[in-house]
Amino acid sequence: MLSEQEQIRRQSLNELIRLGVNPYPAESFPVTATTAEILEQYPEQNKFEEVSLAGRIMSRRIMGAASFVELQDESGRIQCYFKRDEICPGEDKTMYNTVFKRLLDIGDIIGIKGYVFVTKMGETTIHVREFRLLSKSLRPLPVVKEKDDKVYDAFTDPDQRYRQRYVDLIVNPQVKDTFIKRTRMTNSIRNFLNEKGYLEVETPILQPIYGGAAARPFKTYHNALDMTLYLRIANELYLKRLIVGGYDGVYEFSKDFRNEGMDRFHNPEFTQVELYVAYKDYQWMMNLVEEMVEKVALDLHGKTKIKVGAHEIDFKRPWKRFTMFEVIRHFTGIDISKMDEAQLREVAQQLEVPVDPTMAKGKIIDEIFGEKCEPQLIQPTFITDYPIEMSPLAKKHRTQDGLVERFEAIVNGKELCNAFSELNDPLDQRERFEAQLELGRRGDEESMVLDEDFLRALEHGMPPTAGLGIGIDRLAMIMTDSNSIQDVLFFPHMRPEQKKEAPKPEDFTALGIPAEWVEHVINAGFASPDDITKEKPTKIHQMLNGYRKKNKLQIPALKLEEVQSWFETKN
RNA sequence: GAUUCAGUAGCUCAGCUGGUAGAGCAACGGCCUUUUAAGCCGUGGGUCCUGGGUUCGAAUCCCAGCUGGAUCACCA
Repeated sequence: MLSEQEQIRRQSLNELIRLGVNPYPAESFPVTATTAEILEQYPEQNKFEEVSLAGRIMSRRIMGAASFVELQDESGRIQCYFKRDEICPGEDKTMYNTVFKRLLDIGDIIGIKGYVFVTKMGETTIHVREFRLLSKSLRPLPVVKEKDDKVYDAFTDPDQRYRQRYVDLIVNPQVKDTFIKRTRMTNSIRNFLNEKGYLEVETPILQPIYGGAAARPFKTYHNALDMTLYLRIANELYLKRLIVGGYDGVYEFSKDFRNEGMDRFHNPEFTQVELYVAYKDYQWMMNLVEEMVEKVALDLHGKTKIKVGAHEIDFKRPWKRFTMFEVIRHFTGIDISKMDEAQLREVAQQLEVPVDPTMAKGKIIDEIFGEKCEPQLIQPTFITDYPIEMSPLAKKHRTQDGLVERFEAIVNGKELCNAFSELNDPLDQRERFEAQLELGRRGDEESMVLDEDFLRALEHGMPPTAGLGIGIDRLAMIMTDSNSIQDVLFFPHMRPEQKKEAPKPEDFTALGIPAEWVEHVINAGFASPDDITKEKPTKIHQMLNGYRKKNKLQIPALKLEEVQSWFETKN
């Protein structure tokens, strides 16, 4: 059932057609200026004496024979002035009185031609000489009003904003801005990496063995090959194969998929940039990260200090650097650098950090860090030299036993990137995989699987390489001061809407529809008996037999009399 | 997955200890030729998320479910 306003708009649509106005014309409409250009450049340059632009009607103030309309295009909004005798110079005032005043609505997309002037109240406005309907809108838009920077009746319901992002983008200009910033951010990173001479590549999303990170995957199935495939949780092992192949710098903006919980920092699919550079180490990579993120801040904001929530974060180089042991000592006063697993368990207990028996030494350290240190690191900080157990793809530390050459950058209490001097010793790598398999046997569902082909690649020899993964969504949240990952993803994952209740087969059999047909009637798109009886019997007869033929159903075709009997059962 | 809060007109929200559902904007009909959260007069619009229960009577109380938010757990 359509709402009253939707019904009225459909009536208006029919009325327009009756008046010879095509509500969805095919021809292109010439656009010679954007609202932003006009607002910026008028009246300094005397050049908007003949403009043609298009956009969506966002508000209307009708005053009899004259009206003001706010028109919104991609760049912003501008006020337009419609005057009856100008729109309709002759006797026939239909175009203004009927088409414009009665049949157009907020949300309709129109094209206008006219000239720019300034009203008595000082607002730059387009004096419209003619207009053309370009697309009729059949649904009412939320009407958001604004005065003195105060917003009234803002469209805020998160459920609707995320499910109907198009509406969100239409009525909430800041949202559009956020996503423009996100794209500028990825452009900035891409330019930076391209200027360094690294090659942007694409690697498989469907992987027979998921690897490169510790996470649970999404599983899917390939029919032709009759095999299980996984959506990638990372692309690390593929990019390293390319380093083996002889590219010295490769990167990929990678949509990765992890089958885990969702919250304001996690979406099942998310974006990372991974970068691998041959003949470099993690110290070198730290410098690159600083340089790159500082540049991103400058490109987006023109400065390195950025407001994020209640904090001001400064990305100016150099960032603070701590080793994992240093930072734990700094925040807890405890030096864990010489401790074994049992001692670490004791420390965890003492610090009230929850640990469980499946956790090995590295995981316990990670828990202590995550609980006691990470949330306190607001300004960009590098944490280096992680325990070997939790970094099966990183190279052993050049001087410290039991550690690897790895760093993470922490910003605003969250991990922003993860990087290491990559492990290129194939024998060591095999042992690390085997240690992971052992963790898996202990019950760790996120332990890594052994990838023989990756080991084969390493056995051919991979140059010493520095590798990096940066969470693009996280960086976008920081750079746009967004509180939730949903605010930097156009279409965050949501549970499906279920407006209609599932069709009940009994309802159809009650109508007299043969049992063997009911399933197909439902599949053909009829959700309730009413969906059938509101049509003509002849049409239903044709549709269902057409469906039978198309799907080669092994059941007898319907006779028209049979279909007609359903309608009589109804009455 | 757990806890908790919310779901009422197209949108934003009121609706107290149970007693026939309200406002602003939007819509519809008038008036209004430089208004701007335009204004003035009038009108219509509801599965009160869904399903049960208690009750003479439920938007309101109870139970279950659905969807979303926040927090927690897993994780980036």
